[in-house]
Amino acid sequence: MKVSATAHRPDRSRRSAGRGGASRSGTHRLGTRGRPEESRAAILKAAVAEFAEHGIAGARTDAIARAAHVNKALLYYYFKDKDALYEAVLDHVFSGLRARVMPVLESKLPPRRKMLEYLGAYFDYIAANPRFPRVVQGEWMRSGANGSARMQRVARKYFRPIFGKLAQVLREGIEAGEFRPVNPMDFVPSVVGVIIFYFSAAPLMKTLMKLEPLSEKRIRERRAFVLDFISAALFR
Amino acid sequence: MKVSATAHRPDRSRRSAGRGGASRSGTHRLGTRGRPEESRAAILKAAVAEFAEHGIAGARTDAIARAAHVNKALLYYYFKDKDALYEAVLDHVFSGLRARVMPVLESKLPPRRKMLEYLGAYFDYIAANPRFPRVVQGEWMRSGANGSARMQRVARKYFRPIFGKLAQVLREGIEAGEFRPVNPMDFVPSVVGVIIFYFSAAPLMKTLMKLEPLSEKRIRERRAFVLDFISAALFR
DNA sequence: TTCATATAATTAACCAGTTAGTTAGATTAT
DNA sequence: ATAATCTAACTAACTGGTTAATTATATGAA
Repeated sequence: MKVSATAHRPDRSRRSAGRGGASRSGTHRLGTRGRPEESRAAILKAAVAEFAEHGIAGARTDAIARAAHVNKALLYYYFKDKDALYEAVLDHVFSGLRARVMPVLESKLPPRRKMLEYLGAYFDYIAANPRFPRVVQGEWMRSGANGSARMQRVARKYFRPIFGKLAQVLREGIEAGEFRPVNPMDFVPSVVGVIIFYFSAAPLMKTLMKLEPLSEKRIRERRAFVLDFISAALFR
Repeated sequence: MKVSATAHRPDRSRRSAGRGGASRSGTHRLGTRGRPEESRAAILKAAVAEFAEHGIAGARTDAIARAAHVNKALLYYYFKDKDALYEAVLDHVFSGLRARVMPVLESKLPPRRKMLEYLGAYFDYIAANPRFPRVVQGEWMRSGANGSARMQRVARKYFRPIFGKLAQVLREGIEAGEFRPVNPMDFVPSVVGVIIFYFSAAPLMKTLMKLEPLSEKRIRERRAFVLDFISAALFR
């Protein structure tokens, strides 16, 4: 065993990184059949759905391949193993969040405005991708061994910078007397909880209430509530 | 095959349910070796830990048996299958919560006091059992097929009554002008999110901050924050 | 008191189905 | 041709669940 050649190629994203004189013409993709980037994207998308629905252990690689209309071996061509695929999903989810949220936090808005913009941006990102919380929820709690390592990487890469900026906004707002004094270590996870939890619990709520919790109208109401709720809790 | 007798006995808890004229004397347990109730309890406890750590699909029945110092077959003697064991865990968790929280909601306290008592009781229950959120989180999102059925039962049995009482408190408080007007469908899940999320995220926070998020001191601070945060958001 | 019997509690060993991951080859654009 | 892209079929390992036997306890008839 362990003789194999098909070693996984980690860096799939580069397109025409002219390595060694081979490619010269302006054509931008070599030796390709079908649409490889699309295959990869389809796999990732299917993985998001599958991981969201069943969690990491419950997710079936066969199901992902089937949903992506792709042979299972292709998963292992693009991703080292199931774990790496899950990490790719995490990166996808959180890089999207960061892209949406960091510009706001780095803007020159006054604290109060900035906080509201942040909350809105965060909410909108999740509302546009209601599956994302479910992909993550199942994993950021496990402290044991490997799970921890995986999430720690994500945490350091995405959470830390966001948390840092957010703590700074809080400091400024408190100093300016606009915010009530709060510990970021308490405030930040509370906000995340308020925003995320509603979407995690939506399937369940649907069975209890008569209202569809993810209808457009409801989501608008929910957005207004969240902003108001946190405003009332934070602003003086 | 299928000749066997050892069919799973669902109702383990009854002790001296004198069935048919056979037993008459007051003796309460027959043909018993070891401490069966203890075995069952050990299994349940181990299951809580295992399900919390790995989720339902990731949990290993072998690991549960090992942790409970019990042969694996004994799991299936006390519980029909892995799924039934998980349901038993859910019942354990939520019946504990209900026991802790319903008396408060059924008391005669004025709305404001009652809400604060409720929040405190809820928080304390979770703080005393920080694993519980993790046991549940992984499951109440999956709407697909079986997962839904399982959680719907729990939802109807435990959530609905609590939600109902809570909605009533809100109505009264709002009517009395003590509370700001909020939709229970928004307020309730927000509160749950704020309380629960901190504990779910604790393992991760531990790796980011230097502070131990579950230290006694920190938990006291957190409790105060949660009550204050929600008070500020709800009370006029 | 004692011994046969029923029954509850427990276990070692096993099995069948599932699943992550592999392999050897096919297909296609250049 | 050749490297990139893709696939059907396979396998090694794992895991939920079963089985048949075993041990301990209580019961009650002799």
